[in-house]
Amino acid sequence: MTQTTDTTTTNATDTPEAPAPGGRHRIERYDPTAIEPRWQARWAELKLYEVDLDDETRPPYYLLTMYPYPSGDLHIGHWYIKTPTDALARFHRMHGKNVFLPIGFDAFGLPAENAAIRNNINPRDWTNSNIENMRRQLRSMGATFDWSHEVVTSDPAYYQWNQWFFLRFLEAGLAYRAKSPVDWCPNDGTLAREQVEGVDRHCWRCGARVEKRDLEQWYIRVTKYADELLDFSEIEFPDPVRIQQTNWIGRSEGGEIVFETAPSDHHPGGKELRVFTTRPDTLFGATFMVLAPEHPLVPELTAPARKAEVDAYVAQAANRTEIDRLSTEREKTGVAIGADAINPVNGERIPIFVADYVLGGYGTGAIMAVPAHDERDYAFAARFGLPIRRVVAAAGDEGRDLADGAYVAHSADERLVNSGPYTGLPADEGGRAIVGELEAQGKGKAAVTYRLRDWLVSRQRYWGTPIPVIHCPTDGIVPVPDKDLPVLLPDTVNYEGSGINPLTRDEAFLNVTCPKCGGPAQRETDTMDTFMDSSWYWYRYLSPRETYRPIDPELVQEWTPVAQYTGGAEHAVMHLLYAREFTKMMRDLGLIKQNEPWKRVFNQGQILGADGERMSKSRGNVQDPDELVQRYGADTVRLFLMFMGPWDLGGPWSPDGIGGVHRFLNRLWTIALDPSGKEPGDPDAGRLPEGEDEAAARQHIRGAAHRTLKGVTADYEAFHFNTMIAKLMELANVLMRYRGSVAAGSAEWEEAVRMALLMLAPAAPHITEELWSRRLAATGAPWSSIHTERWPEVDPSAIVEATREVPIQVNGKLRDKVVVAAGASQADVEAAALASDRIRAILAGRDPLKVIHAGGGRLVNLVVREDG
RNA sequence: GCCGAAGUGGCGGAAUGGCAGACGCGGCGGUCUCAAACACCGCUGAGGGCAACCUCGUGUGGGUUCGAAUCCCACCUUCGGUACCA
Repeated sequence: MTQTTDTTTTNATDTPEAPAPGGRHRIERYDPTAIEPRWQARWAELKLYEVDLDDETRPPYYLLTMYPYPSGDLHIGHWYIKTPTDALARFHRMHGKNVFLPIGFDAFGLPAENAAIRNNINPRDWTNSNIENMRRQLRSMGATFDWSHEVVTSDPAYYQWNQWFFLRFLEAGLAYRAKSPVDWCPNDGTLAREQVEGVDRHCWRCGARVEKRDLEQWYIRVTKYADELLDFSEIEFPDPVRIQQTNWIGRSEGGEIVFETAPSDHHPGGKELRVFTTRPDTLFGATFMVLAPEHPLVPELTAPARKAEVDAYVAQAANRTEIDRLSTEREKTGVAIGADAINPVNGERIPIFVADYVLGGYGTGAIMAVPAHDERDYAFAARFGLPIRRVVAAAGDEGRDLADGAYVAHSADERLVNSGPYTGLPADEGGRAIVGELEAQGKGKAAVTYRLRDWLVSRQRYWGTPIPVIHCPTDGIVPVPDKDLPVLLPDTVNYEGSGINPLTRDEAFLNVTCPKCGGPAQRETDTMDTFMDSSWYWYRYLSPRETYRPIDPELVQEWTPVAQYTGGAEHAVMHLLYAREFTKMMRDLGLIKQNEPWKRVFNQGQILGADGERMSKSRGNVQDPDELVQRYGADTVRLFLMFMGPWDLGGPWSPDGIGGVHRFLNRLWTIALDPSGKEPGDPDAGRLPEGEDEAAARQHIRGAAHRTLKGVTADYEAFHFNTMIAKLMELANVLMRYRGSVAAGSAEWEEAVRMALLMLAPAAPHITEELWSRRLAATGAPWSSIHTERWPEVDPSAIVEATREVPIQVNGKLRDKVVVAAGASQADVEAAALASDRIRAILAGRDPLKVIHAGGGRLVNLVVREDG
């Protein structure tokens, strides 16, 4: 591999110099600014981190970090995200794996456009200059990204394949067009949720009142994969991600039941109203029905006398957010439409309402309301004085009234009451019987509903992948032929000071000839959701420059599913779900064989500004890594970010404590280059700890090194970087204790220093490379990079100890500790405990009722009374 | 609101059923120095006690257990997501 005998870049120092005044050795100081750029240049020159994807001598290991959005708010958070992933890449390389750690940029999206509108610049220029700066900063970390496989999504070489995939989905019936409401500003067009401000819902830019507007938009049929997406057997997710995705998909089993409208003055009746319910067993308790304001039958069924009020309510509901509508805290609202429905099981007439707590997009957009057994229905019934009829009760609970709320509990002994012929049946069985009977009459069936909705991929924006279809007055929607791809995003863009998609005004882009009939036609002006870009980029990393196909199936087969994906917890649902679904669609198109994109996912936390808010330039809470790197060096910054706390936690940024990490590296420097030096500040300097001879000291050092190795290895594997560094600090403290003593410089000492450097190499690559090089040079050995070394192995015999300390509790409270031989039996430990003066005093002559030996001899608890 | 997560010294955190506070910051004291800085050594949860030690203590209130920061129930606060931020 990358071995050379060249030693010109390092100096063989470490020759003892004359003691400085005060008896201190004068060794060259640790100066990261001198070391780091030199090694970075050297690694780049050796192409140490460019992967050979076809290397079959080592097992492949694909390590993927979520590609960054080039926001322009370049901050310490990016380092926080990337540093541990880089350390893992180095760790796995030291275990003999062929590691692929690519990087790229998620370059399309709203912020570029916001900046463009505000500052009247081109989103492409804004994005590209941010990418330039970010590349430089990411390189200054000393990270081992393989830049030769970089992907930038706003490059036509990438986004043309978004278009290609879209056309395949269209052919396969996986993409379709339907109406969908958007937040609409008369001046700025479609608004994202973050662009709608205040309780009065006004536009972020012009302040105009935001309304809802229905637009024809493109969808991907995610719901087709709902059940498969609920199967996590081939993907290792953190539990919270799996749970959130499961809840997001929200599979509900129940029944679809057909009500009919009752005849009335304004309406002949007999119109079918389908409802979905998870509780068909409560059908006899339905005392009214609720339609979503969007329900298509609302206008038709509304009585003329009620029309004005219903229309007003529907208009008002359209401008409410879903979060607001579903809030269980807000008082329920709704209006009667002046028509009734007929309950199919008992022929009862029940009134129909519209209310915004029922959503048009879920189930059938209509519900049967059972106030006795649903809290939302109960709240509505209570507000409007509607009857509440109990139809399910636990044994012995039938008589209890429901004055204080709905009865929704589920217990095994529930039975139906007030339910005609079904009365007395267990609730579950009754529900199935009711659905079965209705199904026989053609008035219902068992049904499954999902909360998950199809993926709306249309964006009324400029800075994204153009959707490759053409609207022809003759032929309707015509896909752009493959040979005409990519549909290029025009480079000239004129926002005219408004957020309305400039593509809609770009005549050159807009006007085309129909590929089918040759007549005049117009391009689609919607662009794609950037989640489309981010749903397959790791496949493209493997062959980023291929011009004739999106992916290289052989490399994809060899390298994916990705071994480890790391990224922010904020992506737990949407990105991680859409990307899984995209892989399944690619599979069904025959492009790949994988069922899941990644084997394992880890979510790291997010670094916030010192104020606890997300870091952004506009908030002025951004910490720039450059100034810290200048002051302390990249290794200190890397280490500090890993040491701050658990990686999955994140939290507000504070540089407090970075000095401690820097001091640790200084101590490591001292230990590695000046083992025999003595600190005048230490009264015990150069002396062994009391009661230890040289042999014991050397054994102590060796034991510490191997115990550290065992813990550090486990910590890397478990992503516990903070405790990994703490353990290395402890080892450095042990070595510092022996510095200047007879044990310093012994074989055990040298082994411990060597191991410490290897263990720290993934996290602090520059200083370890420098010290490694100097030690090689000092022994006259040829240079080779520490980063091509193998990870050391634990010698179990080094860790064995002759005695162990056992804490002794009385009634669960720590009272004493006894030292016993390592192999002592439970009886021996118990005898030692009972022999302790302190324990005897506390027991005061009482015999323990019970003696608990916990954790394989780790602790003893003497119980002298049961109430402890 | 709903879904998910977190809450431990002055601060970041460690310990995920068994010694609460590893490691680090800050603080206090010391060594070195003409002096300062650096570096190094020691102490540092709260209360009580001359001391040995004792009591209390992991957001709040309950519970399970020989034993709870850790498990269960209820609540409070903060953070992430909530389908056009990425």
